[in-house]
Amino acid sequence: MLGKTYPGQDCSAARALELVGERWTLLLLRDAMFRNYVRYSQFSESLGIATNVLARRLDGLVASGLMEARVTGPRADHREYHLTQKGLEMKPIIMALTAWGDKWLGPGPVVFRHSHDGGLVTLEPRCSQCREPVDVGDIGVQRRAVDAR
Amino acid sequence: MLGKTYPGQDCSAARALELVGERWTLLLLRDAMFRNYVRYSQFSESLGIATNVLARRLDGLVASGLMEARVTGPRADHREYHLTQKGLEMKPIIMALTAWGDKWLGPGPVVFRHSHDGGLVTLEPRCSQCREPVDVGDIGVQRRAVDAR
DNA sequence: CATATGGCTTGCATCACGCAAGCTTATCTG
DNA sequence: CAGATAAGCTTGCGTGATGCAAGCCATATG
Repeated sequence: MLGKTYPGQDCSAARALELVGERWTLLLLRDAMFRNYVRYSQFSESLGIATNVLARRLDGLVASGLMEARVTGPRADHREYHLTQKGLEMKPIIMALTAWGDKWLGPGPVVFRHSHDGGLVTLEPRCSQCREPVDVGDIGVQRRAVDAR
Repeated sequence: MLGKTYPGQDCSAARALELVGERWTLLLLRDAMFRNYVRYSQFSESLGIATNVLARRLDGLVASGLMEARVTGPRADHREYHLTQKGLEMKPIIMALTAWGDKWLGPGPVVFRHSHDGGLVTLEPRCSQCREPVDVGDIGVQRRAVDAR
């Protein structure tokens, strides 16, 4: 969203936050991803967000390609907001927030399930070298290797 | 952080966002987690955040138990801000944001490495039933089973 | 024709943020 | 030991984002 940028930050997380870091935005994505909400009124009721802010957020999500607006009826302003693949892949971010909240603030109302077999889905940091789960204390960063661009 | 709450949201992600959802907060955690920053001046230079806001954010992080303030010298206001375990475990959230940004906005400057063997660390949604990685499209939510509380 | 519904826009008050300035207690320099 | 420098703030002020209430428009409904 323009206006809430992080100038001078060469960082993927910061760039992602420029799109979804504003108040309400991640909760809109949560509702779209896990409750399959698509309409303005659904988001409005769910969040109790001011209507002008809601309109701006939805426009922003469409503008940044996380959602797609589909006109469904005779009125151009009665749209359905559907997640794009780009938006859908924000799921792990919501899941990580949820997992942290469940652990440190108390269990929330929902768990994540695999739609194929109903198994619990968790988000694990895993090493591609040793193929083992990695403790958060053992994760560091390194400059990305320079390759042919 | 008080003031930026999401009243009426019974949701772990929303509760987590009440603590870290304000502007700058997640970038402060990023610097603390991956650059090992501990001092006011380090965060200030890194982010170019307004000083009054920085002071409020650090106080907030201490108040919510994500950081711990240690007095190191003769002056009580020269503190080091160290992540607690509670704060450290926010790592997957930053990692998920980074992974998304790397994929959808272009590769950023860093990759995550396992400190034991230098292997690449990724964050995978994985099913505890079939033990396989799960596609984001196949993850749903279900109300948590009620058990003895 | 009156009312209801969905999806807004507008106006206004309030609050958070950005910026510049200044303050305070060390420590460093000549 | 005077003056400069540095770290870590606080204060004041202007601007922009947000919250709230009201109103509007087109369609659907009775």
